[in-house]
Amino acid sequence: MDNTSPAPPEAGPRRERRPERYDPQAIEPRWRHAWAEQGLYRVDLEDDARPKYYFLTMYPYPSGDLHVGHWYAEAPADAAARYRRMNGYNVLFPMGFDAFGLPAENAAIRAAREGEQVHPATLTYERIGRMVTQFEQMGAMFDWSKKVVTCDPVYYRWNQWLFVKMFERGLAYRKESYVNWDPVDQTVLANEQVIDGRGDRSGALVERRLMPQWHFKITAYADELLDFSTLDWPEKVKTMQTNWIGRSEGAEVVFRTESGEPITVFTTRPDTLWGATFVVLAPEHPLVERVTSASQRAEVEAYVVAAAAKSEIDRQAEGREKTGVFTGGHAVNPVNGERVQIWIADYVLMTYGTGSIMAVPAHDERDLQFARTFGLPVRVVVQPPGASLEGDTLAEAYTGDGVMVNSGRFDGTPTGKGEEGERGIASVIAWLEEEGLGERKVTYRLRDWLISRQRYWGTPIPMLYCDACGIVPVPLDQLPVELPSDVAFMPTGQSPLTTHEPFLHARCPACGGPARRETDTMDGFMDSSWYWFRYLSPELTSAAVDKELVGRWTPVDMYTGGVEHSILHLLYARFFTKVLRDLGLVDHGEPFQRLFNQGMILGEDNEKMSKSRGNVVNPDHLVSEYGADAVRTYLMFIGPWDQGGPWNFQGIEGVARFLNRVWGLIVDAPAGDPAVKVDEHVTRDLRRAVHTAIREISEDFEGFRFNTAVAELMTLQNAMSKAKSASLALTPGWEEACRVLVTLLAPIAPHLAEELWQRLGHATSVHLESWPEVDESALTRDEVRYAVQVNGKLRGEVEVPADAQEASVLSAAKAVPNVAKHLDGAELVREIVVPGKLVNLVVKPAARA
RNA sequence: GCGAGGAUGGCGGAAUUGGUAGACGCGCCAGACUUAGGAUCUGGUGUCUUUGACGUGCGGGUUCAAGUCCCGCUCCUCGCACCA
Repeated sequence: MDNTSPAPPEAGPRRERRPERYDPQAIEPRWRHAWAEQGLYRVDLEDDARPKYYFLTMYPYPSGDLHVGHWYAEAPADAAARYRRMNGYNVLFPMGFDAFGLPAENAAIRAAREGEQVHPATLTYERIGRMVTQFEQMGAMFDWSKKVVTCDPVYYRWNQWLFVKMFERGLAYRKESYVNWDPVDQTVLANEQVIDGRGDRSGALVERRLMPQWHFKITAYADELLDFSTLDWPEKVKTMQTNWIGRSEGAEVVFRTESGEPITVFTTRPDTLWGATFVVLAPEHPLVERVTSASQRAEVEAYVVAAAAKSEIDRQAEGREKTGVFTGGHAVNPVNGERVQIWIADYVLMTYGTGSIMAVPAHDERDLQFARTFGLPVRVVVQPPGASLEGDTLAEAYTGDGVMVNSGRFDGTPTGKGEEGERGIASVIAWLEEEGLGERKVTYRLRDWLISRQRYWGTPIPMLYCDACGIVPVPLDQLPVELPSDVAFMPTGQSPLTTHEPFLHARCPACGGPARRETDTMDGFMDSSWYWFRYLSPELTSAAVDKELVGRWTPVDMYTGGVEHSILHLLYARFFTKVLRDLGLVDHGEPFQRLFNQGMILGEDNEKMSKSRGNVVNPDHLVSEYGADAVRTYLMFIGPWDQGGPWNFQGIEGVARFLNRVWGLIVDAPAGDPAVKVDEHVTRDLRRAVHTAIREISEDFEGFRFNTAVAELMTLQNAMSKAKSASLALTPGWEEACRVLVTLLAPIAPHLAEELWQRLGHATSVHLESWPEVDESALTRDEVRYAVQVNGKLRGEVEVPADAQEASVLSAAKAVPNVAKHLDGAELVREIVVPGKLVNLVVKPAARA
């Protein structure tokens, strides 16, 4: 397990001569080995004598090497988990690997180009092996017996099982969606492979292509996903998810073409219907074909083709210049019978609402820009209080509150954001419903989750296509559909599954006839949407989750990870938990009680670490130079955990020195004469320092403030080093101080703490100890120091008995020479005493003679 | 443009409810021990014109007292950004 040159346990005869040095390279591997042998971190999931605590960190993608970022994510989390454990909880702190994904497949393709055969599975397992070794060096309390690896059929089989269950419930369905198509490599690209509209490998302009693909109906849970009321999550994440879901209330209203075909539009402002002076369809809208007049056809078709070639990202990249084409067709505004033009424009998105809008240029900025660009009419239908806007002269759209005008029976109705305004809008909707012109409608920005990936290295979608029976799921007892391994990776990047004949051909379970297998695989987010349930029973083959254990251990108490997963991963995880609940597998709908986002460690150049920038910091050399404990402690010390920041290794020296001093404090013989009587003040000061440290560090751990926890530990070490003497070392107070120091250090620097604990004469592990408790009586003082201010400026300090009355504090304060000087000849107008803290004497300056 | 967070010594960062700004550490300076020191230990270290004054991005305000509260700005980071 340890490949860090395990030095033999020091049995040196030289010990007497020279104080023994702190040698992490000797200590750390030895203890890791011992812990593994004792099974110290093996969690008994059945143990219900203690309350459970499920501490989860986001599992990594097996990139092959642990870098500082992994340490930064895991080391403080480990310390927090260890703290919980010492506080009496049965803590599960598991680790696994998000093992499917593009990089491994791309590596295989790259190798294929060079005529080599590298299988993603081989590569992935090799990398996992390496990372497990590196993780072990961290000295974290991961229980590796619970490890989950998502590319293992024992795991992804249940992805397939869940997929089929969701298909049965109508939550998985197939429909046409756009993909990024690379015309050179003849392959589909993930969004992150498209850079500035071009394929990252071929450099070809990426096209949008419609393909039938599998989707999960996350929108069915949209409203429930907006409810965060039971969660202790950062506001930021909740806001981001809320915006992502993007709930809008409004109405659908039916316009009609001149031939009577309905054009349904969604609007959040049905009160402005009377101001709708034209209608705009998305270029992909099915009605475009039919409303276009002969004379406009050529222009319309050219626009549609141009729009189709552009991705949504491209459309936006071109700025907000409005483009569009008149179709030649007209529609009738249902509320006033007015004949309006029908345009197409790419600022209207087919994927939102109904793919068509009514344009109200007077009250919508985008519509106004469009109207001005193409000379379309602008009519004001909401007048702000005390103003009268004119459509022709309007400089910007008016979106505020006001009173409806030019709106027939609704003239004079107040409208807008306020309570009264909303009543006005509601009355318009009610009228639309009565007249059969429209209805109330809620629309979401959130779209269904496109789960199909035209890729190899993922979970095969367990579906069959039968000529006779159509789409048929693979029967549950035939799962898993295993990914064939005897495949050749083509330099084009195409998934080998599409040409793997034995995989392709199957029997239809319904009619027994020939059927073709689905060759798409699942999005990697599928794996991470429920993996934490699986840590409880990673090898279970009879079910996706162990219901009994899941009932006992989930939801997760604490989840930590980077903000970059605030939206997709966490939203999908919440969605899946609700689906699992509805399938009767779990009894709760929210997966993670508390969420904490640690910051990101940047490179020394203050940029995000990446291989391409060449600024990735590998901590291995620091570990071999200073030890894992020093690296852990340093990462916790550099600043607030949620802040991250640029990496700078300079300061690790200070932390290493600190650990060295702690070592010396416990190990080195004290100086001085043991017969000298210990001053009572020394003992009391020592106890105060010890118990102050317990109090502060406990609070810091609760709030994940590891930086101040380490600082407090340093303060305690300083106090102890100053006080240390041969005679003090014989007292129970010193014994307590050493015991507490080592226990408080245990979650942060587990190896060193363990070594020192043994040297203090304990036979069992420090990691089985309870967290120390504060003795309030040790915190009291006889004397209190007051700051003394005159007119708010510090002029001196004074020590008074802790129980001194205000009057005696004041007189002592006034007696301080420098204070007296500033009071001299001035008129004292006010005296303020903050108990235990400060005195402020307010004077009027002496009238100068 | 909208939303959120932030700005404190040469550097990373500390500062309950407003109550001694700069904890802890890095770096730096001086000293001790040393053949040596990039080891270790001790002391010092916000700035300046140093009996004092000034200092928490800038300008105002409230208060006996403001890093902290209020008003108005600047800059930085992050998220969203034609979502009807």
